[in-house]
Amino acid sequence: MPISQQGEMVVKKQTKERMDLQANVFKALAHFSRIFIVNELAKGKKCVCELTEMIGADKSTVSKHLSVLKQAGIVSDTKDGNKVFYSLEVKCVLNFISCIDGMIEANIKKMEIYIK
Amino acid sequence: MPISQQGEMVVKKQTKERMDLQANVFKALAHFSRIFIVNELAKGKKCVCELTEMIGADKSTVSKHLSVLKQAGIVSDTKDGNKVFYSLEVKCVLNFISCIDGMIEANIKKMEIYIK
DNA sequence: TGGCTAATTGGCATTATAGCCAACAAGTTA
DNA sequence: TAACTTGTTGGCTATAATGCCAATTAGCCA
Repeated sequence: MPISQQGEMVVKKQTKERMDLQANVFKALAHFSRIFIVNELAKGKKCVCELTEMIGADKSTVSKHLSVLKQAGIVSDTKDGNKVFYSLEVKCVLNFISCIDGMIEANIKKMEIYIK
Repeated sequence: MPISQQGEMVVKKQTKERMDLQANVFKALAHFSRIFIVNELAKGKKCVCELTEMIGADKSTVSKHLSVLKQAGIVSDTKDGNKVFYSLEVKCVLNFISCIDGMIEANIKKMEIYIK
């Protein structure tokens, strides 16, 4: 995409395509509701109705969030009766969340010191 | 935790605020250029001009990408002469990228089988 | 069958993001 | 000093994401 008139991009096309796919995974997780869903599914599979009640948004909204996560390959779904259950597929998301949570915690402490 | 009449969220305010901060970190990484930058900074600190040449976008664009990463706490910057050097602060990003890259690889292989 | 629950999809308005250029600030060099 | 390099910020347009409602599909049960 970023090919300017002056200087053409030095990044290989293959590299860019792969990083675009990686960016899509980050994008899929870049929302409160979807991080919440990942945390809930880490405890076990849940249907859309359960997640909808917890999040408190319209069920169409939650369904779309789940669709984003599924598209990215982070969750999978199975039908059971008239319910659809979602499961967490990529567990390493949890490791990363706990890592950045540690960073956030450290930054908050740093802020507190700065205020004092 | 009970649900209120107009479908108010059942998630604790504290939980939501923390997950919003986590989402901001994901959002900061949800772009090709910023993932590229993280990969480059993993090799060592680089100035804006170097990254700009590699990416091939306007320097203002790259500067803004770096600003997003800095705001999220993923990189830091130091001035040296009239150059500004950026460094990677949160190394666990690299672990997560390699994890999702494995997932992408697996999905590509799955696709190939599906086509056959 | 009809009525109910569960979930998805389309449409639409609102908001956020991306990237360019222009302007500016700060450091360097002649 | 002026000219140049480096980087940031503001303004602008184009594109993407969000979340609601409405309509639809699918399964369940009386």
